[in-house]
Amino acid sequence: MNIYDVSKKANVSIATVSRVLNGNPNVSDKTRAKVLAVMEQLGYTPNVFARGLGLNTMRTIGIMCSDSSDLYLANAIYYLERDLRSNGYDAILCCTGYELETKQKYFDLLCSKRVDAIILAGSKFVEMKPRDNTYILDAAAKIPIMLVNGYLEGENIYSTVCDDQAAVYQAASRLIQSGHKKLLYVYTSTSYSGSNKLQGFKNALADAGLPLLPEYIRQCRKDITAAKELFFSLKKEGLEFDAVIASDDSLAAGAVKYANTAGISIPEELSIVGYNNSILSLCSDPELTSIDSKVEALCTTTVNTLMGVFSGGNVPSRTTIAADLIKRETTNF
Amino acid sequence: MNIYDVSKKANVSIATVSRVLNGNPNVSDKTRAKVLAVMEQLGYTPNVFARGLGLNTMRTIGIMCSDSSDLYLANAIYYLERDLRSNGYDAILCCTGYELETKQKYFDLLCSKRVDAIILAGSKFVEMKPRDNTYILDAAAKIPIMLVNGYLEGENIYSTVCDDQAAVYQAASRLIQSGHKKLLYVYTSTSYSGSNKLQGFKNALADAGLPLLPEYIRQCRKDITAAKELFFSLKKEGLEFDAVIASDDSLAAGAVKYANTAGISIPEELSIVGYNNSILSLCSDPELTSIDSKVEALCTTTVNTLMGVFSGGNVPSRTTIAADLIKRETTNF
DNA sequence: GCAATCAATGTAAGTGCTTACAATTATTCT
DNA sequence: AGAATAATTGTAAGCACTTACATTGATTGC
Repeated sequence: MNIYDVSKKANVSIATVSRVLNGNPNVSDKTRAKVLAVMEQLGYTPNVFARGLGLNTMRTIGIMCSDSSDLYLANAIYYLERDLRSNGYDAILCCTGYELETKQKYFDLLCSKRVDAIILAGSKFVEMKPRDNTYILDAAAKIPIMLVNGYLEGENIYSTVCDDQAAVYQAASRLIQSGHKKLLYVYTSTSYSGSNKLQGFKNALADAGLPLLPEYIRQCRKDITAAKELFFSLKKEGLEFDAVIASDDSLAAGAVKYANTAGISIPEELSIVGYNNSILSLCSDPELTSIDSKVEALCTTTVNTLMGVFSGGNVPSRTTIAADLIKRETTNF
Repeated sequence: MNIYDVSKKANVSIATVSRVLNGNPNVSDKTRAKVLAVMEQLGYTPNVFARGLGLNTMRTIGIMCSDSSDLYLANAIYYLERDLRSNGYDAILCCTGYELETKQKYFDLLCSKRVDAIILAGSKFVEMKPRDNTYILDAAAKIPIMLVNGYLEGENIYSTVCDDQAAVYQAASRLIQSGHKKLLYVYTSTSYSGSNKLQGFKNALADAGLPLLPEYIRQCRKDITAAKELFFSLKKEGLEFDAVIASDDSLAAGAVKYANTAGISIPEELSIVGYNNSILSLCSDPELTSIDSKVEALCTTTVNTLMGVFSGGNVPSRTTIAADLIKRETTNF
């Protein structure tokens, strides 16, 4: 069953069938209707390979993420796929893990699959050393590269980022305004968004005239139990803190567990602000005040931008979206 | 840059180049090395479209799930993609939502994309009414259909399921053995695995000679807060229960929150068993005893089975994997 | 009424690969 | 050495589509 069968049955040439297939306007309404009817009758589906060969596109976008089971990324994937599909594109998923080498390998793989663009979901793709990003720049020479919550400068590279810095600044400022003096900042990684968040924290302290003490900035892996233990050990080493801002809800959830088992009341004795407004913020008890990083808006904007790129429009290479501070039970502002 | 460029530069025919590309053994080591060297030198990548046209396969598998941001499915997607990729296959993701019509539409779409198989992740794809599954059976006439944690009988349809019934049976029996008399079962949906879980619960009660009271079997949507409220309202209507078995961790997490705020001690006064061993079981305080439904094993088996189907092996149409009962703080057995 | 224009359709040459079959070269056997 | 056989390699015909260009037929202007 191919285009010849249709053309024969409809008494037209294959070119006409192809035109109908591609919505070419140079077909009379009568023949178009006839061809469509035959296609329907025969249950004809065009062969995507032959089509791809001719058009050199498969209407498929590669989505790369480090780990689709991460709460944040799982959401991003959902929204990206949804919005791509509503624009008539498929999504090939590629979970790369965290090794630079693997990322590069999968990048090549997606390129060789002739995807029409690659979306990098999450801030884990832009490396510190510029030369480690050359593989992205190289790919951008062929197809558009879209960063969701990451930023890289370059031709044919487009970023949509959340204003993490402003969000953390706001959260920290509010905590300071409501009387907190010893803010502890815990973070998981130093990616693009990670360093922005930290900068927001530092700026808030500076603007409020509070000292910036290195022991109040701590790293911890993204793990509730590990975070809980970290807080206990900080307590043990005598560090006093009346508020915690975490770069991820899992760390904030650890803080809640720490306070609950240590008999510290939330938010009276300890205020906690999480990040990402994930399911963990609702599972924690009390529920976490958390910064919503607007995944859906980020993804929708990314896809819209990409469609703009495809249609040759003049498109901003960077879009910033404001985060939302979701007030729940772990703060009293 | 195509196969002709390579053949010219290597002084061989395109057929030989193609043979090298496809690992055909009928090429002398010398020419193989020469061709590979030229490919490397030219940075040649075969065109997947042309390849697909000839081979009629793209080495791509469609993964369908209702919602990739669901904790369980996010994990499944991760493992499926990983294992497919390690077998040289790409994964096209398709989040269908819960409408039957949408599922059918996306099914057709994936088929028309000429994927080599479709994996249905999660038990939401097999409908109650057999005629609503005909679209799956139709697709199975063309390509293998793999069900992860769902079961449907049919030619070219393969299922990998978790023994949910045995798992719930075991959990309920242990609770009964350790002195519980009033077990409450809460569930979210009546899918294939949903009804198996419930059956396990019923069997455990029956085998222990406990009465099966309908008010002890309740439905609730997959939402921590909704679950918490459900327990409060049950309490209010006077229902007494000393143990809760939930078909999902989110419901169990709701039970924990209920008990914490109602001042009911866990597990002394109330034991709780969750399902899926998700991040919620670690976020809850106390941590949830939960049934691990072995997503990774399920996914790996599914992919292995699929590879078996591709290689024409004789493959079981149904594989069952045992669940694990992970003991944590919400039970004392 | 006839040339000029335009719309609709058809022809045929790609697109880059696979593979059956033919041709060539190398190896073995007598 | 020469025939028979085996191992390589090449030729050419698909695969199912797109599209530039050619052709046909209809419409318009004068």
